Amino acid sequence: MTAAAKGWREIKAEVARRIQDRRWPPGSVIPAETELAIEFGCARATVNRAMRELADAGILVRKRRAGTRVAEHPVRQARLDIPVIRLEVEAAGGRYTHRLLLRAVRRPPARVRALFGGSTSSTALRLDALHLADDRPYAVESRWVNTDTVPKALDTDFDRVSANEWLVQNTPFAGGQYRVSAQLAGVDVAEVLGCAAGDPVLLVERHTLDTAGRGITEVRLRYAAGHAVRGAM
Amino acid sequence: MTAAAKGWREIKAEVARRIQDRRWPPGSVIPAETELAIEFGCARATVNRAMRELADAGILVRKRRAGTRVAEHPVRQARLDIPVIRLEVEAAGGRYTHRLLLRAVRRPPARVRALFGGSTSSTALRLDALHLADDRPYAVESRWVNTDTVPKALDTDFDRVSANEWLVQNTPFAGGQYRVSAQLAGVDVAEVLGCAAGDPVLLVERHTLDTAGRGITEVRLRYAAGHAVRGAM
DNA sequence: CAGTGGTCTAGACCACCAG
DNA sequence: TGGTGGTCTAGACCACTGC
Repeated sequence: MTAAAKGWREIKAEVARRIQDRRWPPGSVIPAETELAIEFGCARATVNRAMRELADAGILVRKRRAGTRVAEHPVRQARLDIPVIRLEVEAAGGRYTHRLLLRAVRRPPARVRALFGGSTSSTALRLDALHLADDRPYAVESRWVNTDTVPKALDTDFDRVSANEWLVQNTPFAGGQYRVSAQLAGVDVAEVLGCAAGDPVLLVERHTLDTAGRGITEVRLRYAAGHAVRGAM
Repeated sequence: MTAAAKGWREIKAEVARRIQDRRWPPGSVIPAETELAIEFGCARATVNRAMRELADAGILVRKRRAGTRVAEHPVRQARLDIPVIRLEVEAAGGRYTHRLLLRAVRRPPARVRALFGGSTSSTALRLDALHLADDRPYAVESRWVNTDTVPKALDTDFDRVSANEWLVQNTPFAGGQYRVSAQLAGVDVAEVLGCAAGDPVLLVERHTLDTAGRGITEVRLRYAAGHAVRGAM
């Protein structure tokens, strides 16, 4: 009694079902693509598509020659959208504005120098900005921009376009990392954010790299209490 | 002078390059798959694979008949791994233990009832636990489990296996959402977490749904200051 | 309606690597 | 070294939807 599956979605669902009900327990090797193609009565490419999706989701582990195994510890992956702050505010029905608080060319701290690499210049562009929703503080941005990888940034008027938005549209997409943590508002941050010192603040740290692995920018965003980073799984 | 691209990775990179250098600016329609297949000298399926990847990454927007456009606002997406807490601790070189603080079958609050649906039973399983790394508090977990969708949970000994780990391995994977925010530690949380009241706490709220869209569990995890949620882009 | 992307097929070659 | 997954091909049919 072979299951009749038509598309890769159905095959994916069927395989997921067999994993979930322990017919294919964690760590076990499941049949090869050619076998499954016969069982499901479809082409191997169709099976491949389904299996690749499950592998991308962390449910399967695939290796040439060794075959496909059910992951021992299915890592649940979540997706997080990192929108331009303007769109984030407008999506919530707010009116977005921003103010450039600081623009300077300086020698960045060691942490940022390490990220940007031992580049030719030892300075970088420092930009601080306040993002507002309906004229109320929404987030404080502290940013370093690598002027070696993004020289155009030196000629850009970040009073008009926020660095956040400009960089998203003008730098080559590549890798990066981010980090979300909780902090207490210091006196300076509290003043800018319009909250009290000692209030909780959500700190989002992020850096991006170009295709060559060189740093593009490093940014710290501080959101007043109440703000949350959301994602879907 | 057509670009010679061999595999889908190269085609993806070439298309990304044309978007980045504005030859294909945001909002513009790019050539159809058949055209690109001719230009790159490959099969349409190969182009399709490359374009699908870029669309998944949010860089392209594809519609039948309407063609493929460069996204106006390239939404940067990040990937976040949500590991079992035990593995998270052990990966950091710590020794993991956990303590069940509360196990009860109760009527959950309205928020949770709405998530679990107007199920047959109006009660659910409430589990509170403390996760420790090297015998020091690591995170406090407050969880509701839907006993309609996961009846086996009632017979499970969560002293031995953490609910976190058991659910990952015993419930069908499906959708869900999460939310990360900053809070102040209340007196009760501070006591359990071993920090001071008024310290910042990272709050991770998460709920998961089964394939039918019914709630499986809702959990709130509170981490002491210093902890961060990390992800890669 | 016609052109686009979405998917499937049957076959092929290759890279990799466990046995 | 043989079997596995990774990828590509040339062709086909279909679903959707803007014109």
